Amino acid sequence: MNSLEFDTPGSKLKTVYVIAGPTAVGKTAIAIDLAKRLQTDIVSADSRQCYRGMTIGTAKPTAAELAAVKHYFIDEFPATQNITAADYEQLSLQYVSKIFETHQTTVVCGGTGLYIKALTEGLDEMPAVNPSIEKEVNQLYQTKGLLWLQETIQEEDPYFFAQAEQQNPARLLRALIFKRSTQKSITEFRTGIQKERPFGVVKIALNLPRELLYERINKRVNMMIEEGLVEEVKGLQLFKSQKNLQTVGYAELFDFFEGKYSLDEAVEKIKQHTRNYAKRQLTWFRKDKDYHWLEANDPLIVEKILALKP
RNA sequence: GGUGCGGUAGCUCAGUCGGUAGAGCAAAGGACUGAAAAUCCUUGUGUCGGCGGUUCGAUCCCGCCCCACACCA
Repeated sequence: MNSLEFDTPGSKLKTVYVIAGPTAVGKTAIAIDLAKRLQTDIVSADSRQCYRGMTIGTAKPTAAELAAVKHYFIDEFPATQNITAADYEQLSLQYVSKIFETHQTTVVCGGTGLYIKALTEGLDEMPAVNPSIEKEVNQLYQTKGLLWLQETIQEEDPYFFAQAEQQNPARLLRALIFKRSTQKSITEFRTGIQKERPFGVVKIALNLPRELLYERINKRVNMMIEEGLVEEVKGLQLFKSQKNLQTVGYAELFDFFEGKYSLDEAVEKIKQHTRNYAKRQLTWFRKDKDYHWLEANDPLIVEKILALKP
């Protein structure tokens, strides 16, 4: 890892303002207002907006917004490239480091809680897995199913299995791929130790009354359809099996193209799945007691954010 | 107007040979360390259409009424 020396030891003059919250709550506009006030740049913390071509469905900042404030981690990678939370830790530290060369503050805006955690607290360092083993194990799971996965991981990494979410294929797959790649249990690397960062952090979580938030989600999905989401997704059909395209707004339209349901049904599913996603985001941010909760429609919100200290 | 079939959870419906009811979906809550817009876990919310009758006891049986659908006129 690169060493980051933004300040003299012991002092943390530099500050990262994190603007988080559920999807469609209004993070983008508030982050831009804040960045303008602070005359600084924005680092996105959104696991999907970094991909080119996924634009309407991920509610990226508009061209005008991107022109008004410099954004990092937007449109930076092709949709075929998988960026992980660990990649994000490295990347975001680089962005922040660069911004701090010329600014005292920076704004991080996004709804991907794990990515924000990666930036502000760090993830445990782990050896990389072997891509061919990864591919092989994923294929075995596809053909042999969950029971095979459970039995295999129980045999090859019983310590992990004992404490694992045994019905959760994503976690079991990761552990098995890790074990076969490194000959070690992933549990050995999970220390959960928070890393020191050479900057202060102010975490803000935006929220709205549930009913209002859901109304905004429904309206925004309608708008995405009007703006041409169907065409955008059609253009990505070749990549539909990729992890990056397992995304609300994309998966449902792929199903529509396959005739699984009508466009109207697909749109309803997108709305519903977006609401479900927003709820999961709220659960994540609620658990982290560092967040200051603010109403997204508070007209004095920027002043209130600036009054907060790391 | 007549006949038939229905009216049970937010929705679709099951069920109780009479002892106040349960599935799926939705919803709510939670978890989360290289897929995180992913993935997984937990939870049943109800004048069983209304009013009467029979009964120790009715969502279930009987009568009337209301509503929906289908067919006949």
